[in-house]
Amino acid sequence: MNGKTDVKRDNESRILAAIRAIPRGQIAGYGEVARRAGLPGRARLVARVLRGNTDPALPWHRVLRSDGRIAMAVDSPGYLEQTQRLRAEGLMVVDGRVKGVRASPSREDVLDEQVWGMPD
DNA sequence: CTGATGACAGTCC
DNA sequence: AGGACTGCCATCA
Repeated sequence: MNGKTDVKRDNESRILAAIRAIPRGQIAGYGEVARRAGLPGRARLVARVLRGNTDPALPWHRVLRSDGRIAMAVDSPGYLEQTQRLRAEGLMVVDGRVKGVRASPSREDVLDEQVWGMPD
């Protein structure tokens, strides 16, 4: 029977779980979430799940791009909402970019600390 | 089946 | 700092 469907649902579950595991006031990159979900390199899967997500309790706003910028289009409705939600959690958001997160791939140390606090 | 798309990421220049 | 290119893979036309 369809083992594929089960796998897909399982992947989604893990991704959702990883997102829910992001502490309030903290953020994570798509790749980071994917890795935490046991799906390294599947950042796009995370994006796919978020796009199809219906759970209002899901802290989707804590998921940003690897460069610390909001993933959605600037003219998109979700862009503004994500900005406001992040600010509501005490984060500084300037021009669609969260202050305190690496803006360039030259220093990856910051993100790890900002996100989960510490590796496994 | 092929090709394009996408709430992405990493590397190279 | 920013653009071009590649990798990944589910979904759609």
